[in-house]
Amino acid sequence: MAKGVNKVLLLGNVGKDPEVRSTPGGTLVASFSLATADRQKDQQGNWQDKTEWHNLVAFSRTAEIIRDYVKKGSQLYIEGKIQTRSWDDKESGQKKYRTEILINELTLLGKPSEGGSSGGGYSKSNTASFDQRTPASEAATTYADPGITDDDIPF
Amino acid sequence: MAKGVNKVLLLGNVGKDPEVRSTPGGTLVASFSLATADRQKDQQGNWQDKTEWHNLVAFSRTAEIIRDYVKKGSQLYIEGKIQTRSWDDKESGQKKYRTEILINELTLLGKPSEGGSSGGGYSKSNTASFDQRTPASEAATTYADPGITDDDIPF
Amino acid sequence: MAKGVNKVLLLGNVGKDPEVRSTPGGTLVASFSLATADRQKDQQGNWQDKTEWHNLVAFSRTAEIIRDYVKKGSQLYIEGKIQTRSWDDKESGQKKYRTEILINELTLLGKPSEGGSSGGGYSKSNTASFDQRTPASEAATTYADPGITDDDIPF
Amino acid sequence: MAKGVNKVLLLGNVGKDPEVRSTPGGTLVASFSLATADRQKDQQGNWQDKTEWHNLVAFSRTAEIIRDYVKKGSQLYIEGKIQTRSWDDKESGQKKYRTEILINELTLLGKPSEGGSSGGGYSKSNTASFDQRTPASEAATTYADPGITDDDIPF
DNA sequence: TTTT
DNA sequence: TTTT
Repeated sequence: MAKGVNKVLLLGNVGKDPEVRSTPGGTLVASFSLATADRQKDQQGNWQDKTEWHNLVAFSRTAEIIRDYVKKGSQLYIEGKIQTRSWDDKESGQKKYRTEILINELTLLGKPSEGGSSGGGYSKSNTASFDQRTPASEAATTYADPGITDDDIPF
Repeated sequence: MAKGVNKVLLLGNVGKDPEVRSTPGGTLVASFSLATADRQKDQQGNWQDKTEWHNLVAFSRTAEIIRDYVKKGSQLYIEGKIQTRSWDDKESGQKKYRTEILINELTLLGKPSEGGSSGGGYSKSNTASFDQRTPASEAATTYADPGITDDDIPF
Repeated sequence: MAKGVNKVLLLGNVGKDPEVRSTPGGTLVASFSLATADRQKDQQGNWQDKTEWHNLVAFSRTAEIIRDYVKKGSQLYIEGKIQTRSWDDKESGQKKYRTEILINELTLLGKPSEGGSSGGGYSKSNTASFDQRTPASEAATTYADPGITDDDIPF
Repeated sequence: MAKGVNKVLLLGNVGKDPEVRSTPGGTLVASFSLATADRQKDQQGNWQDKTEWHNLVAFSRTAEIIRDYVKKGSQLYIEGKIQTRSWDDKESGQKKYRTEILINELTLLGKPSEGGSSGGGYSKSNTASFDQRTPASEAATTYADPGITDDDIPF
């Protein structure tokens, strides 16, 4: 019986091809950023698109599915939980935080079509409005995030 | 019509009395931390309690309800969305990030009983007193978070 | 402040073109059935696809969006609440029940491509595995559901 | 990987003590009704409380928890999925439907205090006694629901 | 920093 | 049928 609830539901597009690696202990880990688009009114009352970037991470079987089926531009629905890791930045001595969504369930909704491919698939224009300026995963580098270790794997 | 989904559901306990203030533009803002408890197996296979802390923020009418009814220890169910704000840290010159849950809906579930009170149950007077001891958003100060300005208010 | 939670999240495909009409009071109403696909193990331990049909209903602005953009085969994500209406069946004198999902939010994910269309869009095969045996909205007829009146509109 | 999404989140109060039984195949089944309270505006624009009743069902380990801890009046948060079972009514020959929420996760939030108890609060003994007065699934009988058989168990 |  |  759960003691609390910590649930996240996201539907959006993948910013870059996922990074997939193994922990020293042999657990597969996939991580990527996901953009969720939102419309909201600005201070002048006009509708504005706003993109929120999320850091996602998955382990084991889910990481395999991501490795095999998810790529830049993929449209995904995911359920997961919020986790914030913290560490001491060696350079500045400051405490750093990184909030991630640990994926529990994943539904693949669409992928952008191959380069010049004609036939079926999803038209490229689906993903055209998808800007790529500063993907959230960039932040990891900036941060000197020590990365995920086996201690971070919650099972 | 929404273009994506960015939804968070949390059920847990409030860590400290909420901080409530107004933006220069006059919008009421409430912020506090919420702990969600989870049971998970550790590497030895034993069940461990794990607490995840979340930074929550609410505006206007929801902020009023929080000011009037929510305090340290309150058990809440909330729905909201994830937002990550970023700014340049003046001291280190580094880019800093703070992930928050913007509350859309709130259900008040219970409050802990008064200090030494015997009978137990939920004392109504708990919600009348509104003390401001150590605001949950203290952490923000620690990393020189410039705080919420009118530009951060998404409506 | 909400007193309880009654929330439904569905992602699936529309069974038939939506029915759109107005109440005597002039409120636009859209209704349609949505199939959600699930994989689960049967008693022999084999993975089986199972389709669950849901009765969906929307009013006013959301009904307009449905009228204009949703059709048979559309892939949708919706959020809503569960409502069960009941009435006395005139023929049998029995009490009848009909459970519906009242849509609050809707995200359009994809539509099947036009008849023989070649170019972009979504390949027809996406929707081929989508069986149509007994769409849930059929049930309304069987039931002698008296239909939605202005009294059923919750606002 | 899920192919669709069918998720329900409810927070409310249990209407009657749960009915707990075993299928012929030996699987434990618990069923009960849950009331979710909602405030909404009526046609005169006044806020009205409205209660929605849901039929809930759980199997195996979750059914055990319900048997041991849930009773009339308990406040619960649950996650589950919508399922509609149908059968032919022997008397009228009509097709009957019953929509239920299959519980995946359950969080126990509170129980009402003992009858004439003074102190208030949640008495531990509340959960020890397990009376079976008027099972919530009585309604099923009324409409000749054949009940759950091993074929209805989705695993 | 909460709660059981 | 619950609860506040």
